[in-house]
Amino acid sequence: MTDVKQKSVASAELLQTADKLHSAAIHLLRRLRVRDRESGVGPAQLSALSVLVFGGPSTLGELAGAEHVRPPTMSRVVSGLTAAGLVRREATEDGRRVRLVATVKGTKILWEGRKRRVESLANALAALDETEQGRLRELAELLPEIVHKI
Amino acid sequence: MTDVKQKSVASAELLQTADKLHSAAIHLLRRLRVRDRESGVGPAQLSALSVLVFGGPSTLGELAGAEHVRPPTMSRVVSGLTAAGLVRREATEDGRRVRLVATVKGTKILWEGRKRRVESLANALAALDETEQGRLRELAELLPEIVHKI
DNA sequence: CGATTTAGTTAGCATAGCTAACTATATTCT
DNA sequence: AGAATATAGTTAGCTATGCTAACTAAATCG
Repeated sequence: MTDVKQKSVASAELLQTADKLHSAAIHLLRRLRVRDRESGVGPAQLSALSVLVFGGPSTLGELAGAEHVRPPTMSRVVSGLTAAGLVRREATEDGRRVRLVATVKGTKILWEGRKRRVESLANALAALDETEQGRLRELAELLPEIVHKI
Repeated sequence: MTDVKQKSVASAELLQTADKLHSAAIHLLRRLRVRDRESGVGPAQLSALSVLVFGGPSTLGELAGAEHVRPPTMSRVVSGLTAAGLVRREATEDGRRVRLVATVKGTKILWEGRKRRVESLANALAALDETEQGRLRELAELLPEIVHKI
């Protein structure tokens, strides 16, 4: 019988793993932020933009949900993106909703920024041996699922 | 002028892995930030505090280096921490340097905050099967090394 | 048709990044 | 020794991003 207890029953070992993941995530992003700045677009803007580029158009509420931020926060992030000509606001049938669409410029900027950012990480990954690289690929698959469960 | 362009030797596969890691790191932290707020101490403050608690006293410059932020940024983070009574500034032999020490209260707060934050993550991890948990533990070890190499 | 719900914005606050410019102390060099 | 330089931190001021509360406008419900 698989005992499914979800409360605070995490073992010390799991806590330690979680702690390391958390710490690594913080420092990973701090490092990559340096490269992000080169694009002149903030990290929150880039992240939101990537949702639109890879996931297609969406409303502000959906975007806020996808990015786990509140609507007012996303509203301002989008304002920055539209001011920079990276995103376009379009009317929808429902007059309350806005459809947000990445512009050509936005798509281009995102790919460039993403490339720089991710290359830094990929280069670091390249310094690892084959076994480690393989395990890391598994982690990259696993991590989004975990995040989803938090 | 400072063109620090890195060589793009990374394979497409590594780029994809890097991309996923990056995205997962962003969303991981966004989720956990919710719990961080319960402590009334910002994430940057908690992270800096944890360096002092787990790594022992250090100077402001060292702390900024450890956290990958600039001295003025860390100066303000530390101001917040001292104002909250979580960190103490001590004089050193070198009159320019300050020794930063976590107070008892700071240590206590950190452990409580860290517990909440990490438990959320650990609970998500607990939903994975044994094999995945094992792999994740290995990867949690690996990640800090990668971050160090970026 | 009025009341309520829903989507988004605006206003105002706090944290946290950064650079530039400043102070104070140490060190180095003539 | 004293001047010049280097180093450690702080202060000031900008931007970006989080949040809640309060508002507007549109859709829906009774």
